[in-house]
Amino acid sequence: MDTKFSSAIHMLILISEAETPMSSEKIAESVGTNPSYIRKIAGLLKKAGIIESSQGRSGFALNLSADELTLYQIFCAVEGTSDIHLFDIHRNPNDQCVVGRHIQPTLTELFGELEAKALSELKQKTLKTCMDIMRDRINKEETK
Amino acid sequence: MDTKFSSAIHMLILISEAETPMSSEKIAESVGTNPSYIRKIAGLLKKAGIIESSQGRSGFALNLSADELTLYQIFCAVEGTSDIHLFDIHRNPNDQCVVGRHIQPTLTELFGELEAKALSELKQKTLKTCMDIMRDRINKEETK
DNA sequence: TAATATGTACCTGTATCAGATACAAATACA
DNA sequence: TGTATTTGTATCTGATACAGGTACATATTA
Repeated sequence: MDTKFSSAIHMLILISEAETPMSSEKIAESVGTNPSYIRKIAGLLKKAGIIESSQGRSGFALNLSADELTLYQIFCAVEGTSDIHLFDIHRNPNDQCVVGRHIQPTLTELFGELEAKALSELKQKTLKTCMDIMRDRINKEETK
Repeated sequence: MDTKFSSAIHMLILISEAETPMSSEKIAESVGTNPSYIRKIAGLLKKAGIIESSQGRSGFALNLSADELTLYQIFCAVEGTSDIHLFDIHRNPNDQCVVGRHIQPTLTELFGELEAKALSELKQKTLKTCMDIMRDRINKEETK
């Protein structure tokens, strides 16, 4: 199970909302994991130019505003690929068989269409989209 | 890595195209796996009413025509769920924190929209869609 | 009755991922 | 200047998921 993407979104919301610097330890506490894991994800986000930080100095800073940062960028940063890979394809089909020889490219093409659509959805949604949904939920909770 | 879905599609194409009964052993040879695994998938497809078979009698038969059988049905049969589950969500966010308390439902809602679209795509594509793509590729290969 | 095939249970090997520890490098602050 | 703090990074471990594989009961065919 790969939860880097959801952890990264959680982390970025914290960074974006917090007024005082959030250390990897405080972030880990909210995400429910350990500081090392947070720093691992931070490294990926930093490499992609999404956040800024420096050794010894507490906290992380967003390089983009929340409505400029797409979920697509976050996804690519933490997964290290621009492929969503919706479904895995079995690895050893038999080349001696017509179906076996063509199944991989056929499914790659077919699944690729779906994946492209999912990617374009991710490009249209931003960190702000996410924060807005959350804010609505928080408001609903409060008015109960 | 879960390749039951792609293996199932491969298997169903073989069953659909073959003129003589395909045993689990022959199917396994083309898919590149072992007969037991094929029979495991066959069991799931059978339980979903997609194929028919009987103990001792060689081969499997489709209960629907290739253009009636959607990829959605195949997916649900082998995965045992109608959730596509595009992205995993981290498990232990901290309830004491506002963000931690709302991150899971927020992401479930957000990802759910993407997943619903992917599902509706799968509902529109059938086994025949898949076979058509493959046939095109085979034709191209032959005219080279 | 023998051979063959499906149905199913069970164990194993491998890959992946988060959890965790450790420590170097840089900064902040007294 | 020196100590505490924090990021950055490597490495190991534990848990989990999945396909590979064996075994055998059950049903059919000839």
